[in-house]
Amino acid sequence: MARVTREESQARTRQQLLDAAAVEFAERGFGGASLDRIAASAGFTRGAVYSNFADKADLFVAVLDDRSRHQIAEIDAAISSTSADGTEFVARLRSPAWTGRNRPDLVLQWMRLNDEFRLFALRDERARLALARHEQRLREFYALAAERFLEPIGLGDRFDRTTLGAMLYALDRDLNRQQHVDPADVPPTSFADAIAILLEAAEALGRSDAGESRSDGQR
Amino acid sequence: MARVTREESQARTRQQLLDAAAVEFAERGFGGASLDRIAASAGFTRGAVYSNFADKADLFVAVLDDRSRHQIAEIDAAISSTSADGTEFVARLRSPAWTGRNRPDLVLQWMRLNDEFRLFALRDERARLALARHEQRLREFYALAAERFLEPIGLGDRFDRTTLGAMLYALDRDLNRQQHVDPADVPPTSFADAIAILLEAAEALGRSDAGESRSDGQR
DNA sequence: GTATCCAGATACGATGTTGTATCCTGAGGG
DNA sequence: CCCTCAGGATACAACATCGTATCTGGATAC
Repeated sequence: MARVTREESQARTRQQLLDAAAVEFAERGFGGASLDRIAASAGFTRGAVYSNFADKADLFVAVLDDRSRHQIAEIDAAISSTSADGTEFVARLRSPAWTGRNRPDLVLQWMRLNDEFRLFALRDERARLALARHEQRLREFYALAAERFLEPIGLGDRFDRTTLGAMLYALDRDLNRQQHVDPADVPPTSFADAIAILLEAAEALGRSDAGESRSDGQR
Repeated sequence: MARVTREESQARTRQQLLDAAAVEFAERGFGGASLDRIAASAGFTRGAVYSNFADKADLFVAVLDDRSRHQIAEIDAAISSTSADGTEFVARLRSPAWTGRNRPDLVLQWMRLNDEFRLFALRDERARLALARHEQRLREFYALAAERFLEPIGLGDRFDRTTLGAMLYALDRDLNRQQHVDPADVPPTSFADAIAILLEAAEALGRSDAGESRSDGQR
């Protein structure tokens, strides 16, 4: 066994509790989750929980904090590696790796956890603030992605950043959710389909704007 | 006191339980809700609950069934009274009556209830089917609304109905949700703002298509 | 007017849960 | 090599909840 300092040991305990809690909260919801099961599943007793977190709500917020960090990192990587070519981008969005068909269980777990936290945030002020911060960053990421496509066609600053970010975020999340509720009616590619529609319309708008300014200039 | 038949009496009891349950589920979530409180708040005891519903889950599904009916009726009315003029429509979407600023408590309650049910539906198969049916109808309504605007500009059958419906539904729901989580960053008019953007782009696409077909015809 | 029936009340058993208060054991420091 | 300290284990108290099993009083039928 490797030497472990006290600090390391506690950090590991904490992380194991967070991981176990994520699964439990995702499966049973905040109300249905049991600290006993969480602790046991992580290989500890409830004592470890109360020694690392103030109470159930505190643990829950900590779980989401933890996951948020991971998600932000992932999205950041995804966005920055985004091609600025529309067709190629949409094709990528349709791939199993992106739609999550490769790891459906994890996707579902994360979705449940997220929804659970959103609900919690509608009731708990502290959680609301944490979620607000998280969603601000996400909107910013989506807004950046949008600009990457709008810029080349001359629509770089035509629309409100926040609105664009909020729209794309809403579409990404809720279309995927709808797909999980009704796979028969909503295909896994629906977000990609939506983006394809938006890109097509945006390109038309770009041409239209360009045409107008050209004719203005001729006058 | 008016004469009430046994049947009427039971129906009234059932409805009172449903109303009380809606409030309790919205406030505390499925797991946190107590059948005892629900019954008491409706002026009965748990006996009445178990005599009208099989168990907690059954009551929950019944509540959502009940509310879904109301919501469908409302949306139906709203859509059918929709003006086909874009500017006027967006203006209407920005009005307090539509954004819910008139009755914020009810809006919040319904949102919580909805989210709670969505979560439940991710775990309970019966609830999932009920929600799937409900959302199919909603997508259809939104698709109808979309067509009403796309038809006049020659884009009536350019896009997939279901995708359009899913998109508008996603935007409506999630933008409003984001607004509740972060009122400082997301204004109550965000859905209207999003629609305004979409309409503008759609009109450009309509003109672009028309231009193409005209030049094709000239050749 | 009486017998029947059932919606809702009451009583009960069985757990499961949270949070606190106390104990123990092994790592850090000298 | 011993003392201290705290991370985590144990024990405990106090409830709250669900679901079932049984009862009852007023409405319905005859």
